[in-house]
Amino acid sequence: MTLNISTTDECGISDLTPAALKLMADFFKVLSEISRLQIICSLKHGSKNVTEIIEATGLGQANVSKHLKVLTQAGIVTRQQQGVSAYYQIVNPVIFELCGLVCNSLVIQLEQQNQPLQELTAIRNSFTG
Amino acid sequence: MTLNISTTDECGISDLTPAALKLMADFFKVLSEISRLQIICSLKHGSKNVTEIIEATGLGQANVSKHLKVLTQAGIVTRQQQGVSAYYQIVNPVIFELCGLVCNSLVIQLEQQNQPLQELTAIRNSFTG
DNA sequence: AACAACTATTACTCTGTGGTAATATGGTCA
DNA sequence: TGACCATATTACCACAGAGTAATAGTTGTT
Repeated sequence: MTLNISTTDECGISDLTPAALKLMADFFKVLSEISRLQIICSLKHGSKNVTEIIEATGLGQANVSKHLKVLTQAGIVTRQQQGVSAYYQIVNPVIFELCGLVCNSLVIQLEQQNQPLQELTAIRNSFTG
Repeated sequence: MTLNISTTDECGISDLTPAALKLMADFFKVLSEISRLQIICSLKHGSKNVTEIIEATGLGQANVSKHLKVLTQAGIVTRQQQGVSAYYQIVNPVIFELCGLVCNSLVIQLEQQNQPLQELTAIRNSFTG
């Protein structure tokens, strides 16, 4: 996928209200927990019900349920009831591009520090293919 | 700027160690605070010293100093001493692409909910031009 | 209806961290 | 050296949120 993003900018920080910045910060906050990233990754290949997510991540049931509520309220996943199960799926795959972008930055950053990065290269590949 | 990011994926969540996920989560955590986003925005057009950042953001001195330490340790900004002042600048402008990407997602999301988004459109413009 | 399976909620503890006042450090100039 | 400015650090409080056990609610089955 190709993204066209310019870096030119006519507006200043003074144009940005605290409310608008809070929306951005809150979004990043949702992605700032390992458990939620695990859940997001587990939904990379399609929807899963809660039990499947629990198995894929190894997290506790109540914990997963709480994180799924956060992800749902953030508009990152949607919930669909099917019989006795609740299936969750990623709303906008752009979330994976985001993670890939971050992984790229981290890989470059660690390369410049001559640090081992096998793990991070693996995670980047898992996001960006 | 053009980014080429594929969404194909051969790896699974099982390939991602907790340590690798923690790197990602920690990076997002740095961006999950309004104050730090304010500081990042204030450095959009070039380097600033601490006093200038304080004026631009309206934050307290000790607070700014603490956030700058976090941003520096995260590799997002660098510090350069000039006389009695310390000048900070963004290391990798890709951070603004990241913010722009998030803003786009949030704008689309709010549009689908028919919510007012003037503020967010403004913030998006400030990141993506 | 009674039971079983799945998911959500509640109540609680504990850790992490943002903001701030006070203080320390370091560079500059008279 | 001493005074002054800019920045960093420390100690503290307050609050948010992650994890968990227990419980409640909901759907399907016999």
